[in-house]
Amino acid sequence: MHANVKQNVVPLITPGLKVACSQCNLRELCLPFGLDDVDMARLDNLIGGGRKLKRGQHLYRAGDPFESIFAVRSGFFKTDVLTEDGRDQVTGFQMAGEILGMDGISTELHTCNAVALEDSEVCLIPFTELELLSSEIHSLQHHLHKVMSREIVRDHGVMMLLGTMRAEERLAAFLLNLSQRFSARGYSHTEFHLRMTREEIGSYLGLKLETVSRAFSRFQDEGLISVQQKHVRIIDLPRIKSLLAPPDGRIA
Amino acid sequence: MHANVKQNVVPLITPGLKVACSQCNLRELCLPFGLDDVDMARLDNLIGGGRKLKRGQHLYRAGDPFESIFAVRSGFFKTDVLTEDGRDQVTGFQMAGEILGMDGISTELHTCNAVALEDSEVCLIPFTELELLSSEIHSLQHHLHKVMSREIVRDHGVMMLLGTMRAEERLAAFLLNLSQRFSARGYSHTEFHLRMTREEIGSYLGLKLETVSRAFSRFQDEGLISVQQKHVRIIDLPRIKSLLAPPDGRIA
DNA sequence: TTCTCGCATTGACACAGATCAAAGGGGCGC
DNA sequence: GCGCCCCTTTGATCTGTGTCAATGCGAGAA
Repeated sequence: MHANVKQNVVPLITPGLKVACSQCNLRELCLPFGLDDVDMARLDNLIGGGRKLKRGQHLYRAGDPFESIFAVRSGFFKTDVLTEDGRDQVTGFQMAGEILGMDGISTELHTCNAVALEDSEVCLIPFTELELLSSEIHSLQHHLHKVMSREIVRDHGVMMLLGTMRAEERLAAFLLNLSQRFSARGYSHTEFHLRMTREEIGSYLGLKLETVSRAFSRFQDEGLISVQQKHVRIIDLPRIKSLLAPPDGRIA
Repeated sequence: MHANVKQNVVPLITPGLKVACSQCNLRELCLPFGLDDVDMARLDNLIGGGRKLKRGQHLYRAGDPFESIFAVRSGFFKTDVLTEDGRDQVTGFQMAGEILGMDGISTELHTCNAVALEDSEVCLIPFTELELLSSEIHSLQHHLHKVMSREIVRDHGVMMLLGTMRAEERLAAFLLNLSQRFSARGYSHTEFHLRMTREEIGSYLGLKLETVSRAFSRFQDEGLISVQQKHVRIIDLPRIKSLLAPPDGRIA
């Protein structure tokens, strides 16, 4: 919180950190997806470098001028929006291979905050240059559109969650989502470390932290998970999935 | 390319309906924004035609193959997602000049339903061809990205609404949003006809229809609006705006 | 190591909004 | 133009989650 940052606005770029897309084990999840070697080299060429962030550090803040999007190389982020009247809504959690910052394209200003929840590294992708290159490489252009579209679809899922689900359903959906994403990155899908606090989970799920905590405890009591602070182990995945069916079992 | 299968899911295109972008009074709101005459003619050229929909008709359904995005020429739409377990969430209401269908880019399938809430007309914009053209016209490419980004930002706003606001705040935000959008289209910002039911408003706002109805009544009792069925007149806009500040008046 | 502060857990109670129920009223199809 | 049915309104009650409060645990700092 009281980070003794020398410059807290200007991104500190670490050119030495740069890793070629072609050497990156995330390339199948990230922007280079589907590019051949030649085109990947061209993408490599425009990536401005990397940036390391300590836990708690902001990658960008609402109001910052938009210049780049970011690919998470390692670590874990949250994005949140806050209104002038003090409301705070976590809009997402991002892990390796996911893209951050697309909210800034529309107004040339970032509209949310992105904060590292653990020590993290990102790749900077200057957006103007990305547009230029994507007009030359059709598969890159199309993949960029898919990434943006996926973000829209993801947001619709969150709206569904916030609009229609009860507290335990929300938490179940959240855990299943994390499980699936960790799994896609080669980590265990039954055991993982939460990088965010109960309050941040609550903000994301539209619940108060106490409600989140109670739901965790209830899940543990029922033998669905074992949870100790931020460590979670999924015990009964099928039954967690079944929580997402409505209580009366009605079908569409 | 034209493996034309005739079944009832195929959009019925009405070529005669086509209106040139350059002649369209929505061009400043819509995709052609910022294009010069020559480029606008090229965009005109790819727009496949128009389609008319009757009230209640689907423009597309979840699962339909994605081929085009749509620009609303006239009328009013809702989009909604429904899960196999019967949940239904309205994700947005779209009016003239707004773009529909970008959810389908990521999987090549539409992920939500789009329904006309009154007799409406749309322009079909074949997406593959739009990508091709946008790689040649930089301002078109950039504007498309802005439109997609704006959708992401809008969704964040809805997440904020669903995650942090109380019923009357949600309705106030909804009315202000409609007011602003009608106003941007040259209609009165204080008097308009709601095209959707209380249930659809409720689904969008994460509330039950009775709660929406009660909130309307309360607003009327307090002299903020006058409402009779679907007709709404904004009486005290400043006080409606002030509802969006939190009750305790705390500041960030 | 020990201290400390932020984070998490748990309980008691309050309340906003959901649910259940009933009665018009108006728009749309015929 | 008429009639039906869906939409809307309003009331009474229930309940899930918020709020307030107190205690406890553990990670990180010195």
